[in-house]
Amino acid sequence: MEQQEHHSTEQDLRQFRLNKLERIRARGDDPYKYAFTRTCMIGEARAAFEEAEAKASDGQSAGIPASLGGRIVAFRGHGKSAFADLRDETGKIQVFLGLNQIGEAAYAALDDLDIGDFIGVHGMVKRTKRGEITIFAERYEILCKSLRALPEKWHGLTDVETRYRQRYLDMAANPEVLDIFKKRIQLIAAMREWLADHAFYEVETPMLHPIPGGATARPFITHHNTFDCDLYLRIAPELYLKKLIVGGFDKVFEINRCFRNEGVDTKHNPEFTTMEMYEAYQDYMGLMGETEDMLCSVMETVLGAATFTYQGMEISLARPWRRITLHEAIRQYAGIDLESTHDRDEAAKRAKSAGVEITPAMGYGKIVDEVMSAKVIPHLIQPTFLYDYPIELSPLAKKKRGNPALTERFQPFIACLEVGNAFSELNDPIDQRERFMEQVKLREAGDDEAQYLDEDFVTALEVGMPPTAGLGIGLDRLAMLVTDSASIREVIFFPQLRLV
RNA sequence: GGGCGGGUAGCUCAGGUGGUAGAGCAUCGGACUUUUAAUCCGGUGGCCGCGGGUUCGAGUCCCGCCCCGCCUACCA
Repeated sequence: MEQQEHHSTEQDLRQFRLNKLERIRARGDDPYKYAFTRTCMIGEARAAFEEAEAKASDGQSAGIPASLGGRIVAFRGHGKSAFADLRDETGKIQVFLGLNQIGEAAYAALDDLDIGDFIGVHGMVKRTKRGEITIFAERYEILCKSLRALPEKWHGLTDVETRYRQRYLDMAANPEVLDIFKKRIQLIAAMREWLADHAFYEVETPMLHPIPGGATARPFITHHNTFDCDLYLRIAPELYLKKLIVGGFDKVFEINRCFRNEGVDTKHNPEFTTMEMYEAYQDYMGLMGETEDMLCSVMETVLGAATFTYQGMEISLARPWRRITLHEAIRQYAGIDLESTHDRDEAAKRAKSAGVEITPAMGYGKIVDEVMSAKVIPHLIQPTFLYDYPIELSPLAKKKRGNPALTERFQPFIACLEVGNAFSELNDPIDQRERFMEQVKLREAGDDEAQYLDEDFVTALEVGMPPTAGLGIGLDRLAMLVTDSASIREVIFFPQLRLV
């Protein structure tokens, strides 16, 4: 028995386009060209025409010649003439295709074009009677035949699953998505520029770590065949960057991916991008000022303003940003004091009195962290530096001078989003070893996010690291802020989704 | 992991109390030389997420599973 043929518009549509493809080839044309010389981009052609128009004394312009390439995103046929909308990375322009202008053969060949195809057009850029800037084609050529339908012209593509799984469709159907990613690119470029201006060297350190260090997080595990050993995708570049300071670099930074084998939600993707910078002879207070300077600089570059709206919140980057110690913020927003006690049970009692859920497994540091998350962070709408964190939360930070219960650490918050983490780097190898041993105890007690002892890092500190301040910035979150994106998936080209 | 919502044509979405599966856009055929969500006429197109069950009959009701989103818990 023959299998019943499964009909669908998708298959029919593809077959129609394959037929057109064959017709193009049959008349000796190549539906997949090798190159096309454009005189300019579409956005530039529009701008150039408007400039020429403004200069023309009578308000009329003869038009300017151009060769433009792009994807056909709309087509309106009128019998013996037709209009197409052509789009490239910089914008969209209308194309007028008249039978008398391009000739009978070329006009007939329009039948083999579809929305989604790429074409190149030679002609004059002018305005139509209706005022639309249009390139009046003298000739055109097909550059790439599309075999699949683009999503609908009016509603675009809204199904978020398809948008993320097939981002190319999302971008092709929803040009504003390109703008979001352009902003992300601009943001990172601006940050590189700020760092270069401040004499930081950009470096690259390993992604494959024998010991996952520099943060508290569960790692991805992989295997090296030749060495027959397990390796971990890095959870942070921190320890390697500090080894570079030990070696003799004074100012370094790295912008690249980190990987954490943890939950996925609107603020977390398993792989994410950070900027980490280290500056010798600097401490956390000095770095706080630099952080403010850098974040204002790069965000204002992208935003073109010192204020912006994030998810309905009006945010002002006006300096100076608010600075408040973590313990003071807890007193202010939770109405309890966790600084005057270090007893775990007393701290738990006070946290519960403030309405924070506490489990028996939580130690003092974790309790402070919980209260901060539940009671403090939701109030940090305007840019704020929280600083002076309990030593239990910060195994790589120097003790605060004059108060060994605290560390010299700060975190910038904007619109209730934690965008970074910084401290005076712990450079006392004896202290660092003790802190690692504390982490090892936590790990042995069942905390699988506790940090590992990294002997080579301690050895490096014994060789000697000058006083150093370090900062990490979550670039995806910064991109969310400047693009007003509610989900981290909107600012990552290909966010992680379950395999299907 | 838990709670809520969702999955119907290529896309965007409708489908009261179970009774032959719908629209717009796209697509195909026809008309049209200044349209721009072009217009007009005609047509094609469906494993209704997957698998069970109840029923004479299930897109609809019940159970299980898969995927997505939001909220929630933990890491940035």
